[in-house]
Amino acid sequence: MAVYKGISLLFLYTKVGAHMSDTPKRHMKDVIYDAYLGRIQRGELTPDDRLVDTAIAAEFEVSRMPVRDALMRLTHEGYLASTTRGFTLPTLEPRQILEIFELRRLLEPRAAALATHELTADDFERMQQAVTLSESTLETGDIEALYRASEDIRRTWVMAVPNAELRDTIQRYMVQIQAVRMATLRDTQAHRVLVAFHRRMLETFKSRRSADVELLLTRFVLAGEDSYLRVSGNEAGTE
Amino acid sequence: MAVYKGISLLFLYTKVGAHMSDTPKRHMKDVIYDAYLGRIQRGELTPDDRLVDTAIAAEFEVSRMPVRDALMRLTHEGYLASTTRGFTLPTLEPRQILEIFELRRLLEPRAAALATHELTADDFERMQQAVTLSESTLETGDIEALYRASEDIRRTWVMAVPNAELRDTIQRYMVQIQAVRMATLRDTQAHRVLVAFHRRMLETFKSRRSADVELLLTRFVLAGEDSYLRVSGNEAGTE
DNA sequence: TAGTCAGAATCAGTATACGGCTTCAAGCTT
DNA sequence: AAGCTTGAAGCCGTATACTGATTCTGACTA
Repeated sequence: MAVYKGISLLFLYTKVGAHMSDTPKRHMKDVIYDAYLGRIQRGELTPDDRLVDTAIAAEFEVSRMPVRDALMRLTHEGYLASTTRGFTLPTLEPRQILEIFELRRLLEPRAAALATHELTADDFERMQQAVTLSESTLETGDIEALYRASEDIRRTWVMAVPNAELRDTIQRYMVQIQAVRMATLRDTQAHRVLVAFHRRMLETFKSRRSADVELLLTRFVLAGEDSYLRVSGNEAGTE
Repeated sequence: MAVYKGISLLFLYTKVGAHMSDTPKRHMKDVIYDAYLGRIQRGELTPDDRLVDTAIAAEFEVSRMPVRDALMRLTHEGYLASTTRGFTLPTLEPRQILEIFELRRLLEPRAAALATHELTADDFERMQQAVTLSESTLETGDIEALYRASEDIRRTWVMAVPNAELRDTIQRYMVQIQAVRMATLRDTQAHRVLVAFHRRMLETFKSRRSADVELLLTRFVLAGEDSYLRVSGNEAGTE
């Protein structure tokens, strides 16, 4: 296991060092950062996973230092939390989640409106597939697929936001998005509401009417907040 | 040289470990981070200052590692830019500055409205002094004082924003604020407009009418954007 | 005189080692 | 048996050393 990882790693080094002139050097700390950011954003980590630098260093066959750089960066960006016993996923307080809902309410309608005129036919194609997948989950109950579809739709329009600063700010609270999805997607009512929004978002983006997009996104964020409040309220009641 | 460095380090360790119970451990990397974040936010660095880890390590009498941690963190947060020859202040592109103006337009009116009901008598006192100072600069022409007054007023209300996530997001683009101030404050017209806004902001905050605050902050951000566009346009013309 | 190229200097990335704090577990006390 | 104490282990923060890449300097060439 360690062997082929080492081989692929060296291959990566050689490749970027020798061929790819647009990325003249990829430091290990950035490789590791990207790898774990991806794992986090794809939801491949659970809150009781403990990330320890020495273990990851062994996995990548490097020393602790680049791993520490990557983990500390993820920590400072809010993707991880540092404990005395390794790094773990942060547990967002409900208060933080609600605070971020306010941020989303302020930013996402405008951002989506700006993205409206940037979406390409490819983007619509991808969103169409995601919407189809999303709607199919109403019958299959495949929450995993719903999760992926939701993420796909979101990523598509967020990537199209032309204001880079705005886009980066929105991408910074991906952890909140995931926490909300985790909390709500298994709720039947939230599930139905989300799928309906997916369909309407595709249609509205396609219409190229940014004012409609802005309003719809406002409704979307508010609906997400409502779902979260309702579900977390229920959870608190049953616990 | 290495000897007394070791001694002072041990002394420091002992001190913080034994006495200060409210700050059970302050890691050097955090101390250095705070120190340089403060220097940056107080505008004590110029764009041609080069921050080199070994030099800062000597200043604090520690090794490169905690300095590297701090500088890399500041870099990832946008306060510094990493070059092949040390770290420097980032040079914001005009495009970035305008993009951040859009973010500010979306966030600051609402944030200030939320802060309206949180401001204390102390806060008003501090703002009053800053406004007085600001107005005095119309005669003295003391741009340095205007800078401080502007920063004081801003810090006061931003600190009062009750939504921590929103507050942190706003504080992240302090570098843009500074770049705009640098670019505009020596312009007489921008100077007058800013001072007038300072006075009106204090009055409006004191009125506790958050709707008025929200509108005023919208106007404030827009006025800042106008000033920036006008001044940078002039500069481009004279260059 | 201007351009090129080699060596030196500089600085960040990474490796390895050590120390201290926190946590955990086993043994001791009552 | 439960609580306290003590020792060990785990893991992070920091120190020091080395490496490689970039930039600078100065001499050499045309």
